[in-house]
Amino acid sequence: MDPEELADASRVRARATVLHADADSFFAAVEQRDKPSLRGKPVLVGGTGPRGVVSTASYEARRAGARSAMSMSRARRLVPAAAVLSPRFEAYSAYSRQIMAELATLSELVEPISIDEAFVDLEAGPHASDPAAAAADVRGRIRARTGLAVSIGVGRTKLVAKLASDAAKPDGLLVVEPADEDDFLLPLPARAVPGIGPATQAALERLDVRTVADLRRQPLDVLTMTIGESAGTNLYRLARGVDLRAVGPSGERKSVGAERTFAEDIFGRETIAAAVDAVADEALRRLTAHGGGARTVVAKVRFADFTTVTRSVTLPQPSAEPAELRAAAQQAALAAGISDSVRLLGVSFHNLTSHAQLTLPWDDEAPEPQVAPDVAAPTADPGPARPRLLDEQVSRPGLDVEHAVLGRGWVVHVRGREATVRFETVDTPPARSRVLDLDSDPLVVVHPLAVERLAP
DNA sequence: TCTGGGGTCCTATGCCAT
DNA sequence: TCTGATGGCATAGGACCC
Repeated sequence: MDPEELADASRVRARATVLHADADSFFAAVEQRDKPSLRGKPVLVGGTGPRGVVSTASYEARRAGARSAMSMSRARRLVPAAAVLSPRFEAYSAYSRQIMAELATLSELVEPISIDEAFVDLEAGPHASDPAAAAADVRGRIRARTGLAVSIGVGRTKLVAKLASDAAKPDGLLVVEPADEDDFLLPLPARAVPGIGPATQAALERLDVRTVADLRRQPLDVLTMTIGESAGTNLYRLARGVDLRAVGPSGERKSVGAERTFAEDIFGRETIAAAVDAVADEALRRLTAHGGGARTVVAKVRFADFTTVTRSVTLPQPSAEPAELRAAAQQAALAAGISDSVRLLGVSFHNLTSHAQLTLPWDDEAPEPQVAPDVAAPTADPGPARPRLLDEQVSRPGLDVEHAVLGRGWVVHVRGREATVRFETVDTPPARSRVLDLDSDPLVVVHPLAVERLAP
């Protein structure tokens, strides 16, 4: 395909009917919603250990310079007054389901991109003629139902919709009509285009490309030679507003895994082997939850100097046998060379297969499918989950707890047998923190209120 | 002052079969 | 039979996204 063709496949959609919705500083906003004393205050959500990084900073924390992906230690120094919380994914999922449910009222075609983001194709619903009204309406409904601000962008393509919702933040709505597309796109920094990260940005700067307008001036062959065939043709088209990607349901999962960065580097064959088992077990738990098996097992090892190697083991046939997969993980980790100090260990499963595909196709003996050759049966019914008591081990800042008399609240911190807690929830006024002795005032760890309250 | 954890996709390379 | 082109698969690494 020559450059002209590449740039011209465009005019498929004439109207701005692709909507992109994105919740504002989602994790931090949920925390401020559920913890009234944090509203209007700087909040940092992320890893709270010595090597943690910030997942989300509230707007108050951003004003002081905190950013996503920044080390938590640096963010704390920049915003000493910030509340630092461990993520509560259960609660975020519950809110996310509510947001997605509201978006689903706009159209059958909703494509969730992540926990807090989705595309909606308004052409597939009743709102194609007035996207602005539909967007304003759904923003209001999400706000009323969840208390959260969602920014929305609407455009003719996914690219424009996404960039428009970025421009609309925080708590805004921007519709970019086809006629205004170039005025909107051309002045944007190239880095704003999804797919241009730090490495590509640096490569483009060597070509003196800083804005989308600069990008558009680059010939196709220069782009493909600089950043590769695929990324080059992609950017060549995106810079011209050509984006043929349809809104559609997201595909099947391709891999599952788990990884862990240790608070301090670990070393020694036995210690590391035990750690590989622990990480593999977590990955296996997720594989089991996903259902089915895997054929390839990848071990990832990051050493003290941050160099990272991966090694994989591919089995002759897909397997869902925990023992077999765990052994493959050990074998792969060994191949990665686990003698030095190790900072991170990861185990992931690839070449995933559904349960049905697991029964060997060439096994024409066709024996007893009986009950089901089940995956690591999580030992029948665990029964009514027995209450977990709060102690220093299970404690994480932000965790939901309940006291027999004082009711629901969240953990600020626990030291020894002394817990600092705020007894407040979405629908109480802000509460002062109280210090309890866990021996005389035991606290039970509970699910986030949103999970019970907002559950489908 | 360092650099998380869940993923996806792309590319280069080596090997093997046709 | 040797050689080379071609294509597919497995592997490792890297860029990117939220």
